[in-house]
Parts: sequence; structure tokens; C-alpha cells
Amino acid sequence: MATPESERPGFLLPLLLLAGFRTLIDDLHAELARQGHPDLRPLHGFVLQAVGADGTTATELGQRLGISKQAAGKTVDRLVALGYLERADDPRDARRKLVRTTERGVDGLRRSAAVFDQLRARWAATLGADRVDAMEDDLRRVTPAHFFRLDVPGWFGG
Amino acid sequence: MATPESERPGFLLPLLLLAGFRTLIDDLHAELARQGHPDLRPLHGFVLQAVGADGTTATELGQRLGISKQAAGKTVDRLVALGYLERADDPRDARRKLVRTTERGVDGLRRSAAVFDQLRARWAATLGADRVDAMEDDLRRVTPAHFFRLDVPGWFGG
DNA sequence: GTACGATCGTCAACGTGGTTGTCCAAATCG
DNA sequence: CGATTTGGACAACCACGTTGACGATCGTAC
Repeated sequence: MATPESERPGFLLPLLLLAGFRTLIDDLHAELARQGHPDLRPLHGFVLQAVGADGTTATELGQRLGISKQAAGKTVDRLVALGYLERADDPRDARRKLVRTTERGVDGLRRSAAVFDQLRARWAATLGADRVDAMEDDLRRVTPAHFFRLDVPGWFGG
Repeated sequence: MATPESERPGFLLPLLLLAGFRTLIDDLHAELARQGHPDLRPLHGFVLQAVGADGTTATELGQRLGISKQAAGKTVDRLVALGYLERADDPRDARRKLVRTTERGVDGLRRSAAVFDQLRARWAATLGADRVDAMEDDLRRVTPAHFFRLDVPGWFGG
């Protein structure tokens, strides 16, 4: 109680949050690489998640991710080249190109979910399940809900 | 105790950590822009911090940030152009180009520290100071110490 | 039925940030 | 003194984002 805030400089908090995020993502992709998905990048998992089971279009994907339709289209191109997504014509609208996850994409998504669960369990084993729950609850209270913007590289970089 | 992990899917944890990091950084730069630093990007603060009060060289900066000397040099170029850093010759080694923060750079750093303190205080007001302390302590236990890699865009993106 | 506006996808140009490879100049070492 | 190491810069490239422009297609209003 006699410890003012000067004991805890504010700049450490974002650093620790970033470090936490990054270790989780790094561990995930190290494990995914071991499980046959060495080409999946951190961004790709979010994109696959955003495409979802029903498929979508590049424009809609851009809206979901908070990026332009052009950027979304380019990312889809790369994931198509890697075999995680596929394009198809929309029979009801010749302008639209449907984007769907392939079998490989579904496999990557399934494995990602499993690894994330394992990583969370590892944190719970270290910190206690209640502490991890509390961390999530607290973060939810200080961050906007429905947070799903993926313009991180551009945002972080420039 | 009767609630298995399925109640808390693991993929939310990294999302919440990222959201927490990002809201802090976004709020910081919105405030910095208001205080006369509209050109400071999220990355720049970390770079200025890494340059430090004593100055350094591009190669050393790259080592501190975990990026190549070329990448560090390019970032220094941009910060020099923005007036936050300056180069000088090393009188004792003609190969080395010293990199120092300018007055403007120091001002940005000082304001950043102040805003980070305010943001942390805001979290403490919402969650309770003990919860924020606990979050930091917990994160420290599950992340490598001395974590200061700044290759985030390249790491996240490619 | 046709003309018009909105929408989808793509192409092009550009900016930021990262990488590797190459090379020169300067310092250090034998 | 010559040989090696080191610092900085240049070039080419990749991943990711942006805006602007432009066909092709759809829906609608007339």
C-alpha cells in the first residue's frame, strides 16, 4: 500500500502482453511445423479462422479482418498457393469468387485449436487455472469486445 | 472444478493478449499524436528506447532488437528523417556511425513513459491495482526474461 | 429492354519493415 | 606489413499493408 505506481513503470505492461502473445504464437507454430505445417505463418491461422467453414469472398474477408479487399485478395493468393484455401466461382453471381478452406486448411485449423488448448493448459499448470481465467477476464474488461483486426503488420510497422 | 478446459478454448488467450497490447499501443499513439508527435509509429518507441541515452550504432542496435544490421540501419534512416535520431562520426573508429536520440526523440520518449503510466493507472482503476500487478507477475512467469525482440512485422507477417 | 449506379475482383504503384548477399573502408591481429 | 575481422551501405527480394483505377457483372429504375 505504500508502494506508489513508480514501482511499476507503465511501459512494462505492453511489453509483457506482447511477450505473452508472442511466446504462445511462436510455440504454436513450432508445433505446427512439427505436425506437417511448416509454411503456416502467424497471420495465416487468423485468416483461415476468418474464412470459416462456410467460405466467403475476398471483399467480405477484408471487412472481417479490417483490411482492404486488395490486401485480403493478396493474402488469399498466398494461402491458395500453399494449398490452404481454394477459389471457386459463385454460380449465382459471376462477379464473386468464393474462397473456401481446403482439407489441408481444415487440418491446420484443427491442429491449431488443439495446440492452443495445450498451451493454455500449460499456463494453467504453471500459474493455476484460476489465474489464467482471471487474466482472460481482466483483459476482456479493458479491451473492446469483438476485437478482430488483423492489420497488425501494417499497423505496427507503418 | 467440474468445468473442463473446453469451457475456455485456448485460442482466446493469445487474442486477448494481442488485444490488450494493441489497445495500449493505440491509445499511446493517439495521445502522442495529440501531444505533437503524430509521426511516431508503434515501432519507433521501441527503437528509441533501444538506442538509449548513451547512443549506439546500427549494428549494435540490430543485435539489441533481434534484427539484422541492415534493417536497423533502414529504421534509423527513417527516424533520422523524422528528426528523432541523429548520426555522428565516432572519433575513435572511423567505421562506426554513432546513433543518438535528438531533443525531439527524448521528448517523445519522456511523453511515452508518462502516457504508459497513465494507461496502466487506468487499468488499475478499472481492475484494481492488485489485478494488474498479478497480470504482470503471471506474464513474467510464462515468458522468457529479457524479452526484447522487435522483428514483429517480419515475424508476424513473413 | 435498356441505361445507370453499385459491387467484386484485379492490376498497378507505392510505403514500411524484414531478409540475404555483396562490397569497401577501416581497425585489429599475427 | 599483410591477412582477417568488423561496420556501414547498396541492391535485390519478400510479406503485408495502402490508394487509385478499371473492366465485368448485377440490380434497379425508367
